[in-house]
Amino acid sequence: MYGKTDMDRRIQKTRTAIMAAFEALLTEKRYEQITVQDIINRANVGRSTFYAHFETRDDLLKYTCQELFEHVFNAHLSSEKSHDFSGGEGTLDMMLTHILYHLKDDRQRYLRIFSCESADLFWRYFQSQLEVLVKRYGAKDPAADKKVPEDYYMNYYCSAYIESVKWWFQNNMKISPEELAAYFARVTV
Amino acid sequence: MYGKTDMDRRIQKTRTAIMAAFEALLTEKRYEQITVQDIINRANVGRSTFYAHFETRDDLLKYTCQELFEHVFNAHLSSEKSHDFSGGEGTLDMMLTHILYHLKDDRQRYLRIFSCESADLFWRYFQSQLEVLVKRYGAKDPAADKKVPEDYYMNYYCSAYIESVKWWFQNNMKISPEELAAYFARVTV
DNA sequence: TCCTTTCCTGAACATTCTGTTCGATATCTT
DNA sequence: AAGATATCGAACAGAATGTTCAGGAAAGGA
Repeated sequence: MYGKTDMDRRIQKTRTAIMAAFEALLTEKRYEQITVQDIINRANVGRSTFYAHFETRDDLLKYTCQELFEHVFNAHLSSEKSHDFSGGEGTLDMMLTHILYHLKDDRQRYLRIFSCESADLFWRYFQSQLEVLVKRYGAKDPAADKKVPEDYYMNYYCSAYIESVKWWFQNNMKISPEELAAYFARVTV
Repeated sequence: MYGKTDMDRRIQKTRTAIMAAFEALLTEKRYEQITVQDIINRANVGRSTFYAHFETRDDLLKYTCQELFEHVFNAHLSSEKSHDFSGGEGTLDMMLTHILYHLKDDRQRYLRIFSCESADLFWRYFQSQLEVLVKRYGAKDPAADKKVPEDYYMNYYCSAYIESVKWWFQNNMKISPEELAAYFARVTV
């Protein structure tokens, strides 16, 4: 018997090639008009090979998103040293800023998907992850202060954050993560 | 010579049939997997007829959105009598609430598109229209108070409104337009 | 190194959808 | 009624999908 099948270098190579080709194509056209043919041409991979790895094109998008999110949302948990924050760790604000730094560092990659016209799958992922984060590290109960339902507030808060990120990307990240975080804090207080 | 070609009853009939079929199909599956074949089957219309009216499927979506928006955003301008507001007319809050009433009245139609997975075209239309409205009737300068850029605030404000509407629809519009407007006002103050 | 397992290849295939064309037919306006 | 116009329906080329299979390549274990 073999060890983990996933460790086979051929599989790694193929998957990497396909995903890289996919990301590259996303910089050129929108998701809907990227065909499997395009992908396998770019990746230099056989047709049947593609379907051996991904069920459909949507499947590929899903995995790509998941992989991106592991980067974004795992970084804030591990004790990253790349960006210093004066405090120790733990407040929601700091984590959100941390995420912004992460996005900025890996700017090229995220831009490709973020600016993809039909990336709602991506944004929905983002929001669900964000809600988990806010639930875990968020302040006690801002919804009660404002006298609105819990889930309304949660949706509002996370949406506002995501829209801020979109705005940031659309403006080519001209301002710093701290500035954006400050904007966000001012309007959501 | 004829009068306006658009007045031909056959044209009206065909366009109506196609659009109705399209909206009906949107209740059953998401936009991406609706084919022209589906549409012309449902509409009982020849293939060439479809392409005589719409360039592509995207074109059809565009027109459908436009038609919906005429309903939403023209209603607030004309002096509607269907819903009374204590005041006269003119404040932004009232108009937004007015829009909510409109959405609720024509609930079925909007639900179909709103809950369509890939309706970003629709939402982008909505947001751009909303921004026009806010620019025209909005308060003096909330952005300055909060010390954030004008366009950041505009994007934030309209996005928050739209996300509220989405939330409302997802919750089957259980609360009244006034309540939703109140929620929105409380979080965006 | 050899051997077995696993993966990739490349071509072929049946389906489906697209967007266009055209003559025949139905329906409109005047 | 007559001429103008829209629809029908069938056919077509082109492209994409998702599947299959045999042969070759490359990985890992012994």
